[in-house]
Amino acid sequence: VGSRGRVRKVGIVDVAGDLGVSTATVSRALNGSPAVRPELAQRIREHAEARGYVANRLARALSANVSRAFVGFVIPYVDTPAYSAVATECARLLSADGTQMILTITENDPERELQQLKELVASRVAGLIISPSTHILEQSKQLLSSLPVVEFHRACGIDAPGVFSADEQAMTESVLHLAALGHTEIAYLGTPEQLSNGALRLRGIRRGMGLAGLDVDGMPIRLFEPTRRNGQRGVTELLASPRPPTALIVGGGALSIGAAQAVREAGCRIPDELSLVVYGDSSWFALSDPPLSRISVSYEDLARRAARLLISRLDDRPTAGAAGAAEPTGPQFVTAELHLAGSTGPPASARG
Amino acid sequence: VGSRGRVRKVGIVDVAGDLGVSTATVSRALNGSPAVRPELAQRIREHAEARGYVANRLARALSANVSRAFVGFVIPYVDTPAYSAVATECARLLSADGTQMILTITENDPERELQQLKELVASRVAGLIISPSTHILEQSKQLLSSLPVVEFHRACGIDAPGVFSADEQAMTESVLHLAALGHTEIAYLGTPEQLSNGALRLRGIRRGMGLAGLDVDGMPIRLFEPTRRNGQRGVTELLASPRPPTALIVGGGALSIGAAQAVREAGCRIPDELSLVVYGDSSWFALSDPPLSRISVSYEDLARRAARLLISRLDDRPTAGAAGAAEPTGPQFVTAELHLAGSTGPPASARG
DNA sequence: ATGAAAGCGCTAACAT
DNA sequence: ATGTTAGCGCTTTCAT
Repeated sequence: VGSRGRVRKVGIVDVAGDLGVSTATVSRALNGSPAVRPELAQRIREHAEARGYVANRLARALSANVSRAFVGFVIPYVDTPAYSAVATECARLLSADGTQMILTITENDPERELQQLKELVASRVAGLIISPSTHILEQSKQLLSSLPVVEFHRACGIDAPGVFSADEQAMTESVLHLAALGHTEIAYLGTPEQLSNGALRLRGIRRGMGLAGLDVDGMPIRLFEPTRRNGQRGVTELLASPRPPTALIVGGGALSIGAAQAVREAGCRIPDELSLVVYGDSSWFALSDPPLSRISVSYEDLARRAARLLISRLDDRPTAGAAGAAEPTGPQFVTAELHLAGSTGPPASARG
Repeated sequence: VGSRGRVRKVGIVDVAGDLGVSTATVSRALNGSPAVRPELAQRIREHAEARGYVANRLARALSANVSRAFVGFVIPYVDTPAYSAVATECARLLSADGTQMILTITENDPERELQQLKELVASRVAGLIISPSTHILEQSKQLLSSLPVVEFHRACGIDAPGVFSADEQAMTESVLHLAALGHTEIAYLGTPEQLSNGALRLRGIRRGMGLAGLDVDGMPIRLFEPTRRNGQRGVTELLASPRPPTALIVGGGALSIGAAQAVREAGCRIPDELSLVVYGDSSWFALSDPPLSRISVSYEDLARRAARLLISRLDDRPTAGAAGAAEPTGPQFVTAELHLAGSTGPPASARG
């Protein structure tokens, strides 16, 4: 605590020199090797601390040609709870593991994604947590097969474990809920089928329509990339149709925000003129007037699983070969729950 | 595009060997050194590409003992627009610069912050973009003085450039707006004065009260750490007071969400019983019923400035000494604007 | 239990 | 214009 400034450049050789031991011994002591006399190890650690020595992670990672110094975190967006909440929790867990997280945002652009993946392997990341872009390139997939990967939210058909939300059931439930209220004109606004979660949600919707004995093929459906603008657009289109729906289910967080906004702007009364079920964890869904019935997911739980999955995969492969599929860990699902609030009610026709 | 799998391990020596040139030549060619015959350079680049060579950034950074391979991005939270929006934009700009961003979340814990800063310098980050924790440790400040740093949102009194929102004026304006409507009982719920932006906002409030000729010292004030829970708590406390305010200004994004929620839960009618001004960019402020008058900031602009500031600082110091204060770049401010909506109106007394 | 020395993959003098 | 050769700071055999 005495001297000030000058924080750098104390290397392992300095510490070794000061104590008259070899760099190997210092390295061993600092890494807790049992091969070094405990008393000496102690002395070394104290001196290193005193001199403010901090090991160069780059050199360490370069030397130990495999290290968990870094992992890549690759996502399309970060400014939505579905991603920022996961990022938070992963950062926490990985940091506790002594691993740093390189954040990379693709904005759902396959080219950027590929470029970023290349640079991540160039940084010798130990592994990757990724939510792939919609139209991921073949080359990107190949890269992904060369290291430990965990997917979340979206799957891209590679041989990797993943964590997803169990949206299908929640979607089915939502349809049945609306049908039970008397709705027959139910519309769905969701994300494209190319997105694995888009496909899953749509399947849930269709199943629900079938179970409710409603016209699966005739239902109004709009599938767009998940942006707020598209949420607005979807609602605008649906409301403008000759026979507008009496109920709308939105499958996607960003879409939901835009959709809710558009419904409000259209002056459409909820739930009298339109019953609405949104998707996601936005705090304001509950604050809206009326509060919105919504499907919510525990992103913390999802993140925790993803991080643990990756960490365990890193542990598993001591020096294993490249693409080996060790244990066929199937996809994990966290529950998605339908929370009823004031935005769903019987259709106007059923009230008279 | 032909062969598959096996993406690793082609090093610069392989490329050099294949072409019968030295590693130095390959290195030069790949780094665009003018010293290499253009035709050869071209051939080298093509072959490297063909063999799927990707330079090891770790080795590169280690060798060129100063590199901009990585920068640290240190923030208290990421699941709020004030940070996620900035993260997005910084990631974009830094990535375009060929720099990877190591994301680190302090959760406003000074110890974690210090730990993370240590590990960041251990990774030889070229610089840091940071929003310091409330009670940053002295040791952390010292670390920060050893490399290029740009602060944002919060300043911690180190000698570094920073980008902040010009909250003071917006706060003053808000008070004057309410005063003009006839309010005299104006309360403020904000973040602690230890936070530089907390202090700034409070100053704006006080100045506004003074300009409006209202009782500065007597006004109800609650200063809490920025969390939603505290937002609720603040509102609960203020509404429970013997003489509850007729208007409330909230200075903080997370506080605002909690506050809005609490006001609604208290069954308090807006703006009849309480005029409300919130802070931040949450999409739902506009969607609330009534839409909330709010102070909003362009985080993209702020992020852009922060990233550019850091990049330019990295360019500046070719091999400069440690803590040198090159040019005294003062703090930059992005404008914060008061947007009026339906949540502010004359007090009940001025109507009845 | 400890030291000497050989790398890890690259860049940068210093030759030629 | 290109090749040779030291390192960068650490880990890790291989000796002792």
